[in-house]
Amino acid sequence: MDYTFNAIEAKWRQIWQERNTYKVSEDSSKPKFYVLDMFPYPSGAGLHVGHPLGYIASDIFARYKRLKGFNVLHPMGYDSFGLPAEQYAIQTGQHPAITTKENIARYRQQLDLMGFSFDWDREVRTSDPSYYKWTQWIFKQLFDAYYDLTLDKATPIASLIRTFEQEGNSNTNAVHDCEQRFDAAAWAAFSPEAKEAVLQQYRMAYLAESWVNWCPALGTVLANDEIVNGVSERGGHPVEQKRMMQWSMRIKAYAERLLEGLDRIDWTDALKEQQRNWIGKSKGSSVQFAVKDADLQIEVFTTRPDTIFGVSFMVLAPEHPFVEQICTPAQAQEVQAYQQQAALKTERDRQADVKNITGAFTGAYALHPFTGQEIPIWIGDYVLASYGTGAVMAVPCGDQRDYDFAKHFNLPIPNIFADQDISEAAYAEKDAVIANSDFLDGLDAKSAMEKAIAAIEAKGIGQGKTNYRLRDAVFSRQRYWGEPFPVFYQDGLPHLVDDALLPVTLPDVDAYLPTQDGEPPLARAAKEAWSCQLGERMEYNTMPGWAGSSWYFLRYMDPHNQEAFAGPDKLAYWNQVDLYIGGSEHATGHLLYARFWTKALHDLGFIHFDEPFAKLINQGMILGKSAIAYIGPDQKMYSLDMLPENKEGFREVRILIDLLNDDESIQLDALKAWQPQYAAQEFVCNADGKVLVKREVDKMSKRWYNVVTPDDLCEKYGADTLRMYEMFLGPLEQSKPWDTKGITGVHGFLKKYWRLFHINGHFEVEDSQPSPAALKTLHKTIKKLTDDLERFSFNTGVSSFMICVNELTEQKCNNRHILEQLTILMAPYAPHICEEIWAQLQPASPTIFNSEYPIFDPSYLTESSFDYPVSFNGKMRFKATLELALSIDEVKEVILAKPETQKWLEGKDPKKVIVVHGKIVNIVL
RNA sequence: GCGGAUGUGGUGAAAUUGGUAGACACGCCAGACUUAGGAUCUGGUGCCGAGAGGUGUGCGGGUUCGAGUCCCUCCAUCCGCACCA
Repeated sequence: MDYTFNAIEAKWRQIWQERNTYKVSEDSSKPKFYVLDMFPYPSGAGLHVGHPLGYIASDIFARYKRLKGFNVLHPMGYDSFGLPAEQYAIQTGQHPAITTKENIARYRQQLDLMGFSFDWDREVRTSDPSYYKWTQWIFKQLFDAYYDLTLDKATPIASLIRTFEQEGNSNTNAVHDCEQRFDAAAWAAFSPEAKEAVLQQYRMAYLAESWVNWCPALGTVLANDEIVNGVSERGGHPVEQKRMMQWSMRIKAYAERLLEGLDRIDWTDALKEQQRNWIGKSKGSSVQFAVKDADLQIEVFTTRPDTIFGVSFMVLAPEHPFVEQICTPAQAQEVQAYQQQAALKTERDRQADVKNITGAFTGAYALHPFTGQEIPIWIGDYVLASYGTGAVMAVPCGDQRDYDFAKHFNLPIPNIFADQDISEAAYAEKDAVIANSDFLDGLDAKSAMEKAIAAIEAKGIGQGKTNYRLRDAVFSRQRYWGEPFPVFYQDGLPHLVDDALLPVTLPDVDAYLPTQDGEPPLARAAKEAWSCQLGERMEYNTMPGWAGSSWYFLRYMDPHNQEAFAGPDKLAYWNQVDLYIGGSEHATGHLLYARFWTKALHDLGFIHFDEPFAKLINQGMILGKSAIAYIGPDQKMYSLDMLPENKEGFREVRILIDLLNDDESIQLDALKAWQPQYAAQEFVCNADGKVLVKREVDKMSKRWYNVVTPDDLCEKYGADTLRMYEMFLGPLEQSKPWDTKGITGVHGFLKKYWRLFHINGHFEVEDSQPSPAALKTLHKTIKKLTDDLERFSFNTGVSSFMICVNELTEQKCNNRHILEQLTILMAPYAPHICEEIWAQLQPASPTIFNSEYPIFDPSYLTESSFDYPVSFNGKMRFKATLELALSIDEVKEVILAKPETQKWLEGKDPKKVIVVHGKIVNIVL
């Protein structure tokens, strides 16, 4: 009987579905284990071979844990709000919900082919009203909360309001942006507008002005991603920095806890480091510089208050609110021109471009707080409005960017470091003794810092302070395809929609574009299109992509609950995600926001854990291999080996990789049929009459024509082969180019495994006592496999199976016990074939996945001797088989007596002989 | 620019704690079988060399009896950088 993988796989997929093999429910008799994948955005291109990589790994692990006796939660869903469906809607008019539904159907079909053990009853879709009802509900909790620093947690805002009513805000200890101080009487006298304006400065979800990339021509805000070379990717229109009223999330309140929590979770150091850097904690001091001849104080934050006597100028961000006020008439034109120029650059461009130093002098001066010296105030785009206070005190001798700016504009560079040469570059190390600094002279950086902060505080112009690079997260989008806010406006004030009216469903609109006057698309909706219509108007913004993905792992625990985002009993049973697998590109987005929401929900008493993902693994990206063809100045397509030395006038075109033969030559007729511009293409073929292409590694993407889908491979080799092959490619965490060449090796392995059970085409196993050799092979494999799985080394796991099957084949092993155990071991990797074999071995058992995982017995592996590698000066020269019972001294003696040893000693006396028992002998000459 | 990662045969890679570099595969070479198959099986395959042997984990240095692994300098490639998901 042949290994008819297509029939076997289709059969078992159906049986699993009929028998609900992967349905899971709470079961207190078993330990639980929660294995989660980052859910995909269902794009129009379908799944490519890169998507399943992490899913295969998590599926293997989930099945392994199940065999180990755990009650495993392993769900899947879709992050189904997002820009691509909206762009498609803009182009075609098709409602994003339809596009999304179609894409999900395609994804599901492809996921099913791979034989994953997902419990599909628990599927969630972020764009489903029954799901985003609870996203809206969570937003409401955050709107109704503030961060209490005394309790060190998010707290209902009602208690803050009570405090305001009783005593005002002088003694409140909360995270806020409120400059205003008021007592109880003043609070009572505030208008509702004034009260709300104050509360907005405390709420976890609040309205405030933020900097955005505004594209006037498109009437919309753009992501940095959508801006190429300073203009919009779509249409090529200019983009400018603009301040707009936006919803934000007060994630900064959690900066310290987000840092501290990293110590309690099992993530890679690299990922933790990325989050730490993103949060960017730094200690230093705020300092106010008075502006000369103006009643203004410029506040800066510095990590180096010890260098305050090195300040020779100040730089404000071009957008700093003071610029207009302080700019002298003589400089106004230059400053305005510079502001306009800076507004056209994105933040990233501004940070990345250090070669072009630009800036403008405002004509104004600040006064040094200690020397009273006049300090010129400049503006420069290396200072960002959205970071810190949007202003820096420039210490050119101690900071390279300040140094470069000073050199470029010929500003003074006073040296405040004893014995440091700053003629070529700034000295940024903190180990120099401070000089030329009045009361800081002679101090090291640390003492100088303390003394400077004390002096700053004594003067009342600032204070020692911890600063975070982390910014509050902008939470509104001027888009259509996202969650509507549960918010309406009355008298210009935002109000929450009552729980009973949730969800506020997405209204239909006539077009998915902003309105003429730049209002978001939802402003187009007719009143009756809204599921509820309150106040003067509903909120027209929608939530960002990260809203729905910040809590979906909770919904899987109780996906059909109508009364709560998840029931307390379910939340208590499933608890944290034990293993989370997904791409590292989410390191500072999703993974930070999800931690933030989890902590907030924890603080408000809805869940009892405050870190969502106990362990996290980043799978690498599978890259595509693009096919590049060359078209010459004569418009002919040249074979790679027919290109002239001088390729001037040649251009590269990417062609669909499906049009290639195995030898990397183009199927010319297929190319002509592929795209009209190639219909009459002429070619310069090589001696074999072929047109060869160059292969180049790129991100796998539709636009590079290098996408490989799992579908064809499943058809050709089967899902089990594809699953094992993707694991065999290399370490899970590593990025690697996709290459189908090696897949035959894995496919051949499965056939070889199949043959272990089939003699002359018939299924046959024998029931005698297994041989010691077979037991040794089996138990070696059990040990290796278990170790590999526990450290998520799936690639070496596959090779261990290969070694095992090779050995058993060589031993002609056909023993039931051995093969049964091997089949259970392999079932997580290749579920279909193993289930099929299992059905033959144990016809009464409904599924192999209720079996018990084999237990390793070391007694089968005990060895009495060891092949000692004998090396001289660290180079291995020969091997000697010795009894392991020999002591180190005995080994030394036997080895030194060997004739081979004498040969390599060349008559010399060894200086030293090192014996590591059971490992190595090294003789030093 | 800032932050993170990665560099080992022709290719994907292995080497888990500092202890035999290249397991397991792909490819290639030679052969067997044959109803000629994208089937199966056997042997070989880092590089140089006829061989003895030499050499070899991005470059250069260091620590060590011993370094792919630890430390330092440099180079190259990839990912993220706040409204893509």
